[in-house]
Amino acid sequence: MTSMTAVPPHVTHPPVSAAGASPAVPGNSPTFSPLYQQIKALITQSLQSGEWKPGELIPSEVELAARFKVSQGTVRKAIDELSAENLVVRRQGKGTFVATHHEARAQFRFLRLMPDEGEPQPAENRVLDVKRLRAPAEVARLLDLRTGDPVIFIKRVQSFDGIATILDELWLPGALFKGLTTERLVEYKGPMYGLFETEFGTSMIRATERIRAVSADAAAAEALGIAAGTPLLSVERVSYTYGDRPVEVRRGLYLTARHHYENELS
Amino acid sequence: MTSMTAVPPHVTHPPVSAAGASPAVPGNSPTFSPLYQQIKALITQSLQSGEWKPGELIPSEVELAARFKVSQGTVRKAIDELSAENLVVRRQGKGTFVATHHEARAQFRFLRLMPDEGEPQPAENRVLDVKRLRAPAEVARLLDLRTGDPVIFIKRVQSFDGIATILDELWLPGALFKGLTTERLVEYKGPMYGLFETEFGTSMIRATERIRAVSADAAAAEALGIAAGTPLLSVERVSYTYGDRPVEVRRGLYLTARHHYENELS
DNA sequence: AAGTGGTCTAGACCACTTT
DNA sequence: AAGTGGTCTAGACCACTTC
Repeated sequence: MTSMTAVPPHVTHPPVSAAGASPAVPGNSPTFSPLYQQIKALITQSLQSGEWKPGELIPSEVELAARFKVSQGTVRKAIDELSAENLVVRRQGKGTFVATHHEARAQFRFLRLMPDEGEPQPAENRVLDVKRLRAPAEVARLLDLRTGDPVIFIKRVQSFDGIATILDELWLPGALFKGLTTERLVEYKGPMYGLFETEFGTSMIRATERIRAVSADAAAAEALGIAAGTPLLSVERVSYTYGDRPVEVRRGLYLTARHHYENELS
Repeated sequence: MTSMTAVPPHVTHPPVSAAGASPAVPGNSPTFSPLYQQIKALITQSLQSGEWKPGELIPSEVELAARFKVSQGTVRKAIDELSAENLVVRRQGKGTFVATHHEARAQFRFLRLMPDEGEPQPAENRVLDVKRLRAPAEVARLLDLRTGDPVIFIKRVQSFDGIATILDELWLPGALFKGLTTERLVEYKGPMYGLFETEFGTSMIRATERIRAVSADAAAAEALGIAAGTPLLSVERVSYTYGDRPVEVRRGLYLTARHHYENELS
């Protein structure tokens, strides 16, 4: 985002001032970015500001082209990238929609634990604990907060086919999830990220995970109903919303007796 | 790939027979595929056949457009997808190159184990065993062979900073890796996939991994110099070459005391 | 200066969905 | 029939690399 604001730097047909406000020398132009990237940033801003909410239809390519005074092809390329990053979903003949976690399709985007046999089953959740506390140093660092800032802590067990399989501990920035209560969490059906999205206006866009093998300690063994010492997958996740702002730290312990973590490399 | 062979189904300006050989009804046209997908398939064939080898420059977009009698934009879209799938690498001003495993850039594409502290280090390899044997049922199934078909078995340990960290077992189809000897494997510097690529003409394109937590048995403990029962990451990989043909089964045991498996979700 | 990929435009038609 | 995204074309200029 450099030159462009109202009048974008048109190039060919309309022989407007072209490169416009940039400081003459093209080779040295600092932080030049192509038009479609600027359009992409503008659309992302509208997503972030809530102008178009998850699940809603965004304006058509023709409309956006008119609004930004660029060609449809340029808008198209911007939306192509947003679609590749799963921020929006295109549907031929219908339009482009803001991505949402309220879909069967989106359920397994962030949960890579698959059953060794048979189809993925919906998880049964049991919330063990919800409390407010002050961020430990490590959590604060990951969430870009200060040590001691208020955070919400959640502990829960997820079961598949009645077998306790995942023990999760979550930390959320207190400022973003003010009204979050145990009741709300327990009564809510569907994926937790759906609740975060509709109740708190926070959309999880991407995440990074660090995976290790660990031994179940006494507490984990009890929560999952297994022997202490059983090998477990430790999955540390940091989730990000628009603008790469971290908004969730999660540590999961996965029992991989009947399940495995599945990953595609390419 | 349906209608098109010599004369592609041009659409606009040259008012040739358009949809051509397809069976009249457009809505029902069986397995229609867009032009750029057909071009992409043709380019992939040339990659697979070895017309352009890993690391080499492929013809320019203009040349390919002329060869296939389509516009440059159509070739561009085909190459865009091949680039997104890491089959080729574009370099502005230079051209488009066939992807190769002989690059620093490509080293960590298939190895997601990262040090907890500091920068990724190159691995030191120690080959423990190389032998020819008959494919066990499970390996045969994964490699799309028959049980008992000849396979090559490799066992090795990888160390980082002098610390044994990965115990690998590999199975390769014997038919594809005929001349593979212990000596060749030991003396070869650089990534194994580089050797497979240049010596045996087999390029690894993508892979799937299944990850579990396990306890080190006596053999693994000895090979890695750790206590039996230590939790290890079990990583089962199946690698594929062009046309989604499986060409490697690998089972790695990762020590995650000072390293972690890193994954991006989006 | 010439060649390559990268961006941008304008306009056409196709496939799909809804009215 | 009208609107949406999807494909295809043709031509222009830009940024980068090499000669």
